[in-house]
Amino acid sequence: MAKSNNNDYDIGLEIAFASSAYRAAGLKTLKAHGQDDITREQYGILVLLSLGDGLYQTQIANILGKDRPNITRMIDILETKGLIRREKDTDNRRILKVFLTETGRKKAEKVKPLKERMNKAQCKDLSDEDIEILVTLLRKVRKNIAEEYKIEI
Amino acid sequence: MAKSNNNDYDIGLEIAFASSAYRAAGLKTLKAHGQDDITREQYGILVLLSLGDGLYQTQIANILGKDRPNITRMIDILETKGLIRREKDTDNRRILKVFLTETGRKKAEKVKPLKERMNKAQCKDLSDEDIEILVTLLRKVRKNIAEEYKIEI
DNA sequence: TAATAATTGTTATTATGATAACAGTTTTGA
DNA sequence: TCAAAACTGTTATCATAATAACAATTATTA
Repeated sequence: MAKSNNNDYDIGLEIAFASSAYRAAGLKTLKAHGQDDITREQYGILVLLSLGDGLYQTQIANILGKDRPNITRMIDILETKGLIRREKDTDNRRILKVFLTETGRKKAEKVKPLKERMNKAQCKDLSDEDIEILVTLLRKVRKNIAEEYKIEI
Repeated sequence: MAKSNNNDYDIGLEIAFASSAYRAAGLKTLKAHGQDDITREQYGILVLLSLGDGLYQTQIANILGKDRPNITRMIDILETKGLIRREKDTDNRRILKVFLTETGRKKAEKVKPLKERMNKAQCKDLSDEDIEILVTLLRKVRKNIAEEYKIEI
């Protein structure tokens, strides 16, 4: 039963399912380690800031692929929780730079090994070559979609 | 600059980005074709029903990988819009079977070519073999995550 | 220089995602 | 048989996703 053509697969659906499972695992492992006082998305911001502090909100939005209104709200929550702080830029008064507090930095450090374990588990029976191929193909389909539909990536 | 190990890539992130681009393209093409009076997720339900009518809500939830409360809410909206109807099962009074109305069926038919075009665009420079490999690897990482974190898939 | 456009962050609204708790119904098992 | 467990759908709550509109500020350019 040879495959006649590409239409036998819905690649978008395959990617969505893989993404969904990864997401569910992230939620579960955060909860399992008592780290669900903040959410997966909020951790994304903390981890990003732990790599490079002092970003402004639009930069965070672009890097994480989220809208500015959502970043505003999440930063609000994180600020309320004392994990980040905003600081006005002196040169450009439109800009608010975002920094981790010490509490926030510790929080980010806690979640990193959980994420590393997830990555390892996900690739456990894949060779380095498999991984190279998977990443290459994922980036290709992403580029194709982005070009065809003029999506910013 | 040879790669030392798997840790050079964040596969979860690669998948999430690909998924996000596909999602954004879906939203954009629905809007471009004047089909944004209902959402991408709501279309998912219509298309599923167009393949096999009379599913009950838990089945829809399982197939689409969504929670039952969300399905309840979306079915409410689709019912209000006259695109689906609920029907009580005579054998098991807990069950509500869901059917497309004629309007709903037409709506589902409209979106199908848009989705097919997206799939074609996404794979435009991939060989049939590439696609086979991509699907195989995606299913592997999904299975790995699901097993390690005991996620239902 | 002054009008115009673009940028940054905010507020508001609708829909979806995840979770907990619930009522009604059916199945299971002592 | 009958009490306990499981199933189906619902309601409620909080967080995120997507979009539109807005004020304040900065950059552009006529």
